[in-house]
Amino acid sequence: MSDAPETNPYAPLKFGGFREYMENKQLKLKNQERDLTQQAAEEPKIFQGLSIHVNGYTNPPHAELKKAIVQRGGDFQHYLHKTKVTHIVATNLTNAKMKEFRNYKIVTPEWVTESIKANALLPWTRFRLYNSELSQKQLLFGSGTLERQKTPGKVISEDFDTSADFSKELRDNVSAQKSPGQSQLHDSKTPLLIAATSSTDAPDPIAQATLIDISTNPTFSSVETDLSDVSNIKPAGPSSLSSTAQLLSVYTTPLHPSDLIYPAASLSSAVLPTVSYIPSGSIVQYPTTTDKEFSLGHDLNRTILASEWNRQNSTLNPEFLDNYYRTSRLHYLSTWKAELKEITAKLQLQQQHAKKRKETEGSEVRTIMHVDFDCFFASVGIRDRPHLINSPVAVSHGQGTGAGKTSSEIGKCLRLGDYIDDFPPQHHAIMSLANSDVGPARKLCPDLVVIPYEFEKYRSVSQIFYEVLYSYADELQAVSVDEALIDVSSRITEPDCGQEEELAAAIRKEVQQKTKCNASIGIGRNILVARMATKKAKPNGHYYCKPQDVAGFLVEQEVDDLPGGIVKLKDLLQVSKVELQKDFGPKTGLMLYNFARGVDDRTLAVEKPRRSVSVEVTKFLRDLSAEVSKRLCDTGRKAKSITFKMKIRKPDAEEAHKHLGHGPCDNFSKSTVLDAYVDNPDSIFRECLVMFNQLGFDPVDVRGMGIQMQKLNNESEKVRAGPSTLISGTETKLPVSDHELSPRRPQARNVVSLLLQAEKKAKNSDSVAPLAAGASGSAGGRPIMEIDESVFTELPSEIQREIQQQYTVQFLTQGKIPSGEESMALNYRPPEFNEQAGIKVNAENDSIIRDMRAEDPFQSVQAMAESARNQTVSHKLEDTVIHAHHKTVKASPPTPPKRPKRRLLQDDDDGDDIYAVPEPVPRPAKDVHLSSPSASQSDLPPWSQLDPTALMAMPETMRNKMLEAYGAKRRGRNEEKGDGEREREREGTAGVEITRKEEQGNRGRVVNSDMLPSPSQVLTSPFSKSYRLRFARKSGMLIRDAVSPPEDHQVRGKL
DNA sequence: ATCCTCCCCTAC
DNA sequence: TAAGGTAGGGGAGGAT
Repeated sequence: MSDAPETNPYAPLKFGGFREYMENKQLKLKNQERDLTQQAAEEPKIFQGLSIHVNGYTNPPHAELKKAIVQRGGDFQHYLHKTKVTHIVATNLTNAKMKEFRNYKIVTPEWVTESIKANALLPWTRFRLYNSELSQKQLLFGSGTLERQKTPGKVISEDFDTSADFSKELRDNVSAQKSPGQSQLHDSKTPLLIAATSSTDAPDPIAQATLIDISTNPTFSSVETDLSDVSNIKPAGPSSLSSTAQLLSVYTTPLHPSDLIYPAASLSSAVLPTVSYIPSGSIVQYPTTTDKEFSLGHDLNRTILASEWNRQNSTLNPEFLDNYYRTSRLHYLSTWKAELKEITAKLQLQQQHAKKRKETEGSEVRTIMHVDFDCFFASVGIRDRPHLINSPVAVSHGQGTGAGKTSSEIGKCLRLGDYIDDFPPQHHAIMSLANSDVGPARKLCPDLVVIPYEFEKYRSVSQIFYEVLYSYADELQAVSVDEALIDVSSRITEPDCGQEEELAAAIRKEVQQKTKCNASIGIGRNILVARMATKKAKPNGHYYCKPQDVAGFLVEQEVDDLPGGIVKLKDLLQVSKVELQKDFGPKTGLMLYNFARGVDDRTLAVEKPRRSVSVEVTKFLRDLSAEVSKRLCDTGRKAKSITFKMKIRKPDAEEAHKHLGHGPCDNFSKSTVLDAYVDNPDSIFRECLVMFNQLGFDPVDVRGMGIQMQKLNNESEKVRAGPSTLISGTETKLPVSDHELSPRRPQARNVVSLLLQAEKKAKNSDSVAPLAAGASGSAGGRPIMEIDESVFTELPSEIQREIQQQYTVQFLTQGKIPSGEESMALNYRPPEFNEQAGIKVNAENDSIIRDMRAEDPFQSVQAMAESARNQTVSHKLEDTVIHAHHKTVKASPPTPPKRPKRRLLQDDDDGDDIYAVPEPVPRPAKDVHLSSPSASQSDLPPWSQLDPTALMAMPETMRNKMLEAYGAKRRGRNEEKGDGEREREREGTAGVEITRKEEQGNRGRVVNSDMLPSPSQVLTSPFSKSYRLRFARKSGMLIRDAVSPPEDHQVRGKL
């Protein structure tokens, strides 16, 4: 681990020396390997003599396999040296690769992990990846190997090392260490520095030293539970099922392993199932293999699913969400922050005695420190890679050393991680590339070293960091995993005489000693100043901005990013408070006014109880429901407000070929207030499904969905129940726990009915009955699909057949009430449901729509969407309608002068708060047919655009329908022509709504009142971009850019 | 006035 | 293969 290996491959390279670069890279890699080997001299050399190449994404990750292999004598080949390589380790291989590697010994990672466990080289044939189609099936479905898809190999996982079980360790230490006043770190040996490259060291320090009692921390409980999965190092076995998977299994008919959709047969030719998530009660059926002419749906699905990657990353894979989150840095950021806040809240509670803030505090001089690691992720990475100490480092997914990847490929798919912009000045070149692709960054900076995220390490370091801070702080406010605000007023007895700096130095030193990472500290009399000072303190320094310096310091702060010019803060001083408040709103205006003067009387946040729990992924409803539910349960709360959000591809957005990118999107959301607290996924899912349908977008355009739960139930209850509840997080994790709501309800399927009964009795009790009674039929194991015969017969025969395979089809006549779960899931709605109010609405619907259209375009859009959706009721196949919704929405008339009046929508509603579903509105089917969109959005996206995951999120009928439509489009067939009015409308107004929003994404955004900066940002970064934009615009201070009309509505109208 | 709902927007 | 997640503040506008 010396930082000067003999060959000096670490010396910076000149531009263009690609070959040299590659050679050096190889050298570096070999050096790393040597290091690894030395660290593990005692490991049995079971892979001696083998030359192993790891291809593609694996679990455990590439890096860990490498470490394991190298440490055990294996030769690790980063590139596929056709002559050298003896074994290829892979979890998935595309067809092409399968062919290409045909002559190698292709094994799953279990070969490595199991061999390690066995301490002997196991025969590779036992771990053959895809033997033949037959054996593949066995492999996939056979005992034990099914679990291969899960998280085997955790044995050697560094990132998820079992000892990283933060919460458990903490809890174990809780009782022993209650005094928060003292750092308890000393007894831990903090072996972080050197040892960290060995696979199991990192978490140690944390384990030993904690003064934080998290025993009552729900988040931790959940974490613990999650990790416990991971810590189950058995590579296979039911117990390794992820909690998410378990959750899901409740709602997804638990599939028999043999039903699991990992497409059995060969990658290319298997006929793949069309369904991923099956409404409960239904059964997965494979289309008959003999059928040569696939339906369009199958056709498309098959194509999509032919990609191994797609399969892995769709809901087909029960572990999808887990995997996703496991590697999402943003998710970690959120999670950590929540954890830290919870902890802080606890501490704040229990410390009232121990370290009380001076009661006189109000009048006293405060000293606030803002402590922030320098490029945290990178620092941690470098810490354990001392040879990189002088290299530019980017943190990113994928090692950047990717097997066989050219740098351009890397550039396409990898992004620089966080914090690169904190990198030392000599690497400013890359700074500008922060958050851009690695490829370009590499070009600019050939010696750029890309290291992977190491989330567990960050967490460990953060833990220590917080402990140190806490030992100094009167109060602490968690900002993020690598950043915190501390109030150290009580330690400053003589202000402005150097104590502040001394203290900061001491803190930084201790942080550095214990974490081996540098932190910088900004000091000020208030939060604002402290935060601003931090910038100046970096890197690896501290800076106290004394009161007398504040003015001068702030005044010169630059505000960049302003289109057309640079504005300094002093400009802000010229604007009156009244003006600011007029332009920005009372609070924000005042804040800006004060901030510009360095005035900030905020105290460190007393952590308030969490007010919401949400999930947002660029995918799926059902998973999301389960996930929020889980989190809700984990935090021991229920909620009665659900907001459902959708990201919809902008009409003219190009296809995001970044596979999971969502490209330019418009956001839509809708919320529903329930009458009772809810936490079970089923309820959540249903509510969201309703909203999903109400929003009525074309599934093809869906790029993301999110669910947020608000109006959480009582905190105090939870706090009181504290320890026990939280410790037993595992129990509360159980997805179905609305019991208080309706304790008698045993079946998930009845949730809705019971909810209705429980909640609606006062209002619409009559309407409840039919629904409640509508116990879904499932005949012979298959759910009943009630469908209008004419609709059914119009379907392509393939789809008909598929439906028949999956459902017991019952034909309906118009107006007949569909019932049961399938109906619900598909948002069918029995007319009776809203009988009274509904009828009225139905009758008036058209005129209402017209009226609203006149008033408020957006509203009318929604109303139209509603009406379109309601067609479902008459046509029993809501999928048909989805497209129409889409059209309708797109057809929104010119920018609304006001925000959408959602209330009105609800008023139009039957007043049914539970579902907030508008009345069924009979409309002729033709209105809602899939008319091909015009110009900008006309054609359905290329296949690649279809996000298979979003696709899978659809109820299968919807999906099929969509696929059908899609196929139809592809064939160049044309729309069924929409009715003239609608068409006209759409064209006349197309994109207005979108335009409005587009502005936000573009530079014109300033003018939109929606762009009003969220004052929340002021709290932390008062002069961030939108503020600046907005401010500049409003106060006429835009320097270069000519300012458009100051009036919001004017501007908006213009837009 | 003061609340609430529905967004939007931000930081990390 | 990548991993654009989330909690919270507040403006706008309506309800009370």
